Amino acid sequence: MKPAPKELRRVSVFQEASDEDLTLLVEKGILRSIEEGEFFFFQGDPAVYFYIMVSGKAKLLQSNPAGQQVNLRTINEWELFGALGISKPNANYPATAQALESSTVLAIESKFMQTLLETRPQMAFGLMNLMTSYIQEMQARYRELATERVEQRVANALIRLAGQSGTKSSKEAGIELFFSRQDVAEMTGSTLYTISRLLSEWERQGIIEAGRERIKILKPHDLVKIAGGVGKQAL
Amino acid sequence: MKPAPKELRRVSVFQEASDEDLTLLVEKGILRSIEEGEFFFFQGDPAVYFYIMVSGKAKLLQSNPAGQQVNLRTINEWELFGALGISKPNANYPATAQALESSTVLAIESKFMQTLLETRPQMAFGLMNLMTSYIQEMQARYRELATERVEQRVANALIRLAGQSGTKSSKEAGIELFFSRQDVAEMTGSTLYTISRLLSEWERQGIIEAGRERIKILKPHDLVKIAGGVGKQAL
DNA sequence: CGAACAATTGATCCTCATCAAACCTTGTGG
DNA sequence: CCACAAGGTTTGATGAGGATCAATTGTTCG
Repeated sequence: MKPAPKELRRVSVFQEASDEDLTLLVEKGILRSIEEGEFFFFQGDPAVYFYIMVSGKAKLLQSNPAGQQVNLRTINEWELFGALGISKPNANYPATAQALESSTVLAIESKFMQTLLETRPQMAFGLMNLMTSYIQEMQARYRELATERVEQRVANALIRLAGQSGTKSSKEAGIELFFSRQDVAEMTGSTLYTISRLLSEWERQGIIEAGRERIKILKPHDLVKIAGGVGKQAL
Repeated sequence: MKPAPKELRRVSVFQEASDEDLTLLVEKGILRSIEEGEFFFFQGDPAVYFYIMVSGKAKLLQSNPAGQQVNLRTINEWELFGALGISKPNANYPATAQALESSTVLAIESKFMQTLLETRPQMAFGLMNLMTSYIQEMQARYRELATERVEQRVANALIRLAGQSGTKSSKEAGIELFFSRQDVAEMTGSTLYTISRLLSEWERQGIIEAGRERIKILKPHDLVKIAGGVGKQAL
């Protein structure tokens, strides 16, 4: 079922769009449903469409020739992805998008969006804002990877995830994340073994509660301290 | 001396701008000259201006609380930098910009650029293109850092630099780069010691010629092979 | 010529990746 | 409803890739 046009306002880029534009976008869009584990597009495919996540979750990943992959970003509901083709007519997706759970997306032709943008500066600014924040996040993660230890990077990743997609179990303070050790490893440039050891240690310290494909943050503040470099030294 | 308006066409974003717009930009812009080693702006400063490099070179870097820094990007002549504030009114620079040699820039208020962009979709697309390519480069470097060995990352960095700022000594094939071991270390997330050892080894193999703050690539093809992972294994 | 700074090189150590094997958890089919 | 299969997780042992430290040697420039 296609989303109601007004629903698109939940997408940051379309926050201030007119009702007519939103209707146009929904009409032009194609609804696609994808099962868990399936792919929206692969790295290198021509970027004909961009996507709006209507329901579900996905991850953007990039792999090197040897097949090792890194997780660039998680896409939550009402987030936009695959949008790099909007400004460049014949671009290719620089990453692969895979569904983390069964998902529904609205696929819209990049070309169509481009014509819209020509007369909607507000939307263009929204898109630039999105790109800007993405650049900033990538820069920060790049620096982390270059200068910080695994411990700190994982702490940072969890904090970031908690902010983006965390489900607050309102009762007992504690933010629950649904990722496997392997997922976290791909997000932090590490291995599932190291992540496993680290999470076990943190569980022993009562900072988190770990389960199968599940991490519950009990003491966010302690994570912040670890992220800041208060690891081994301060003990 | 302010550049002639038409000169600005050398900046990718302004390639297709009208003469009037270029004149306006130059008039609005402030010329700033900065000595080698000095700073254009620091990470965290309010992003009031964006800059066009008129002559000289600079680097964008980010440092962590401990003071370790990573090199995000080198800015060559007629490149634009500090532009993240254009779409967001009250943004702060996410990185520090330092002159690599005595440089002259044209500083233009982000706010002014924003009003211009509202009625210049072509310019907006140009800016998005720039952001897009930057995102792609950061993603690629991030993956490299996460999955590749120092050897491969350094090879990649040199290839990239050769493409961006290489001076071809037309006579004898050989692309000359002017960076210290420390610079390369900051670009690849390594240390000057490791880079020194690596470059010495490559010089022994005749792939490069190394000097003080100078690297001359003699056999680019061999670098490409190393970048592709043909290092220890294939010998 | 000497000071300042870049580069080299050796020795050492530490963080993590890797490999192997066992252990849980979850879902499925008999 | 139990048993088994599949996939996630844990844990130990080992080793490699680089970081770090220290001392020396080049190089450049005032």
